[in-house]
Amino acid sequence: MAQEDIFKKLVAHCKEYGFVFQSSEIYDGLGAVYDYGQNGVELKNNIKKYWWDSMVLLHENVVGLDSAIFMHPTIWKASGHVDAFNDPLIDNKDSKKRYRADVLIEDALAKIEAKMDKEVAKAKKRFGDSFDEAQFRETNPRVLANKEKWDALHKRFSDALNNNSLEELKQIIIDQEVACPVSGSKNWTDVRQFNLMFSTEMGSTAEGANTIYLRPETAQGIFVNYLNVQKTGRMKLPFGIAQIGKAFRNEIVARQFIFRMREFEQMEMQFFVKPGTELEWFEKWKTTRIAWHRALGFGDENYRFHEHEKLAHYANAAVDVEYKFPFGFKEVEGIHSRTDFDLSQHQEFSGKKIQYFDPELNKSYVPFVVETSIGVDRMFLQVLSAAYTEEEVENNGKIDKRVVLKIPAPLAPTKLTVMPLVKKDGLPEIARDIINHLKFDFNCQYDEKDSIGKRYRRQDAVGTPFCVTVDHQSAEDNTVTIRYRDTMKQERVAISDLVDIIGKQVNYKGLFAKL
RNA sequence: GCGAGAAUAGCUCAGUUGGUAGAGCACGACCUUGCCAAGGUCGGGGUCGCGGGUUCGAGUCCCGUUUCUCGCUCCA
Repeated sequence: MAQEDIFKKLVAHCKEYGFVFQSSEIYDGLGAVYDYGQNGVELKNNIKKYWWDSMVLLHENVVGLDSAIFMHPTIWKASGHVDAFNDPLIDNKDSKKRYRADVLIEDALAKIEAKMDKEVAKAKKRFGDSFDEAQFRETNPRVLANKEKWDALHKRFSDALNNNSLEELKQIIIDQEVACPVSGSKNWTDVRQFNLMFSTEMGSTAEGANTIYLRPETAQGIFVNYLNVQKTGRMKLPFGIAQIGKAFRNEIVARQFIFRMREFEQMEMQFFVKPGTELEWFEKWKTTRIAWHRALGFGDENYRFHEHEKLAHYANAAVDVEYKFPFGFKEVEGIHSRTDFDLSQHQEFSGKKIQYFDPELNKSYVPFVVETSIGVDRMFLQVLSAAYTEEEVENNGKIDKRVVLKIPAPLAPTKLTVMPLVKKDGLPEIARDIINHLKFDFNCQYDEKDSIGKRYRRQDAVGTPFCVTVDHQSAEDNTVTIRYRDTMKQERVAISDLVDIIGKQVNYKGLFAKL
């Protein structure tokens, strides 16, 4: 079966079995916003716990934080998001290609520069060693003509940007006769601004209201609390701050189900280190994080690192952890060496000294930061993509099909479903009794409807790793059969042993042992 | 945002040249069976995505719109 078909089925499965619903569905939905259903929320919480514990419990120098979604607006100026998230875009009507209007104009400027350079190069060749480039540039009429053009265009461009005039940007593109590299046509749409940050107003009166942004990443909440945590926690470098929280981006195109949403959740850890040691830590966290993914047992070959060639303005090394989704290898997690960019920016914009006094060196400096940032929703989709299995099952010579979510037991929404073989002869009461004893340890369900085989299949479809069946023998000797999801094998065990048998499998320790 | 396609019950879908909305599965009750789904009886559930238009009459034709899918684009 084609991988795309698998993905379609997975999306349908998510809805049918209460994992993911479209937001506001009865009102025709809200684009690229999704809700997690009764099974989805359990899986999501378990994924978050796996991450949180692996960071905060397993590392004594990593502590948690829960910062607010609303933050001082200047934070987003300092972080660069106000500028970076306000791109003027323009479409070519013939090729349907979209470009950043400012980039097109910068290209036009670069072309003029190239013309000047060409003149210079020609002259240099002609005059050899005696050539005075600076003088040539100041006197050559052809260079000067281009220089004039360049200056005029550059001024126009800067003015347009400063005045935030989208009409002027378009006019420049028309006047410069910029052609689409693909179609060669000059048939352009209007320039439109896409602000990728959501905003709202804080303050009750219109005059006193401030524009507040919904955070587009959780990282800044950590950076602005660096001093608080470092001082009150008496933290010594190197140390990390971990946070799980919602972030919001007004994506132009949000696609592929929960892979790219407008409201999403991040699990981020910012690790503060001594300058110069950041690349060492970058490598260490790469190793730690890939091990965390691989511990789930979905196959090492389905993960890979993707090194960034073009680095963001704040980074000096960056890598993605990619997983082989049904629609190809896609980013699940990013690991970035963010240098001292963020803390330095906040130091500058806030006017507060954000530094660490290093007792060994007997001096203060702005720490460097290595970030690990993973999307909860992407991780959720990754787990389901890996777990979704269609199997052919042979039973008494008959070939049957089953859909099973092979979710690792610690992450499974329901750990155990207890079912009476028949709903009479006191079997339901025994089943209820078992649940009452186990429900404080595991997420349990009860099911007595339909044939036993049908009930097993229903549990397979939501990834329940264990089914316990109460039969007539149970009433006599306090044993039950336990049925395993992946192998479909059954064993007869004492009711009193259930807590140990299941407990061993669903405990996160099993995963942590592989880290 | 552009282009193409789609939207009918919880799910998968049928619905003739326009004439009062169907099936299977699922769901609920009862009966039967009892260790790997699809036995019986009865029952609940749809203003056919939404809004206009054409028509005596629209699930069906036309326009708009929303959402989804695919491609382009974007992804600090």
